[in-house]
Amino acid sequence: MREVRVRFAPSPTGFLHLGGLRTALYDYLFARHTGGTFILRIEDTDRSRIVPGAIENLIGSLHRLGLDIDEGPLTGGAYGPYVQSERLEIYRCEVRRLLDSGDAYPCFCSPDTLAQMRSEQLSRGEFVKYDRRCLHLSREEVQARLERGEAHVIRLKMPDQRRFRFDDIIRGQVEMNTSQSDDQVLLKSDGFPTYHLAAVVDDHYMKISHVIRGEEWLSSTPKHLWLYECLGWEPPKWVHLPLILNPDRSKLSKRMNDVSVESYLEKGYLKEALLNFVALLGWHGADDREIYSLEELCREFSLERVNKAGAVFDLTKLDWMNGIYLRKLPLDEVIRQALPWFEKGGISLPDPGILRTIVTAARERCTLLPEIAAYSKMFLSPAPLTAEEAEILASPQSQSVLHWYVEHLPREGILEKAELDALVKAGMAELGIKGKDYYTPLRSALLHQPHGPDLPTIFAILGLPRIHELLREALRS
RNA sequence: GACCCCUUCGUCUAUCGGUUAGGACACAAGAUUUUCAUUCUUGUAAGAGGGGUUCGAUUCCCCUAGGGGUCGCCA
Repeated sequence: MREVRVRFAPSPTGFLHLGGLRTALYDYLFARHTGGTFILRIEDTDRSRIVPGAIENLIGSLHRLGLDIDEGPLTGGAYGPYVQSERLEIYRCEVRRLLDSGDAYPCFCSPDTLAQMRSEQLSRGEFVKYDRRCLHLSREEVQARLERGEAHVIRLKMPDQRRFRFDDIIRGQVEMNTSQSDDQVLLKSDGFPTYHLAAVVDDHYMKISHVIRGEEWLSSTPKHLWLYECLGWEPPKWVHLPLILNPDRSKLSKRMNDVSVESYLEKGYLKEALLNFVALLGWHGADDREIYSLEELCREFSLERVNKAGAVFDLTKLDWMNGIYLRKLPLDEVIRQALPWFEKGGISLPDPGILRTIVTAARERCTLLPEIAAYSKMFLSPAPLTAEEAEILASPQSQSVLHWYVEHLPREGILEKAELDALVKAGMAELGIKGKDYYTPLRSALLHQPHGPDLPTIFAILGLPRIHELLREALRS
């Protein structure tokens, strides 16, 4: 097999979305698994849809997720440029060849003419395709109109009645006949190529070995195959990925889902979880494992194990997986990724040791990064007591527990866990109160809420002076 | 409408002719726990339908049905 070279080829029309991420990830994994090259190519041939800053954004997202690009617009490489709008000469040159061989022809039909033709075909219940009226123009007329500078496009002349057969690594052998194939526009009237021309030309010159793309491209593969044939090139291996679906099984769309990768990161999903989850949307290893690091995915990924059927994007499982990673990742890494949410929440950070203790407790109970910051709040700036909480604290039983602690708890210093345990037990025995009745008042006084971590953790976080402060407050109220 | 792709628990999936059809999420029940959570155990739940091929089909073939994709001077 020739050297593996794969490209992720988004158009700069917005943010990286989940479908794009999955394609990019499979490209990346396949390249890394085989020791091949991962290329980024920007397909900006539709000037009307270009979004300023989208290229930088796309690259930024891939970088944030750790999908390192081997060749691309910013990275460079031996087969550049990697932005299609900078390759116009190359496309025009190939179009010249197609024109010369008679495999392509100029078409002077205006968009209005075409629209009218389509609606007529539609109303007659016919198959909608270009009727080739410009193919039959005389050579002299074509020449004259060209010289007059008349607006035109270049169309690929598809063969009538021809069966295309190709192997797809995921789907096996696929057969299509071209009797329905339209004479695809290759070069638009503004001189820019369409996707079909640009992709084929670039894939050839960039020596792409495997075209990995979404299933929506499957039905235009015969056009691409024909183009390879006309140009005298050897086509790459085809890999059409199953679609990612909305809950109603239609193609994933922003109408029904949040599809932007950036927005998941902003919601506080960990990149590790996002990557792991997206990898499993259509691929599964040979065993029952579900949790994979990027390195492990690189090691185990194979295109042969990619599924054929589309996969519904299930947020519930992503949430579960994010929780797993919150607990699994090194503590410092979780803290690093959680830090921005402390800032956003206006929560001032305690000293690093305390922060570690807080996050250790928080990660057990949270799903998303911002929840960690929210959870920390009860230690750092507790909410005011609710009426309900106040009522619990006001009961004689609660008051006696709090009193006992004010009297028996050292004012400062650090309590060893064993000392604290002994103290807690002593209080329980002396007061004759245990279980919920004993712990709840303490938690309410110290955290202003009934739920939270165990007492030793709370004590370690708050420290004795602060605890005394809170206890006295609770006694007063 | 035409062409093409797809079809195992609600969801993501394993199975490459012989399994009590396995795992994960979710859900339910229970255990652990001072609370919340974590963790653990258990349970509910699937081969679209019909024909073949075969000693034997979830697995191979055909048909039907359902779902999806594509049919732009968008990618």
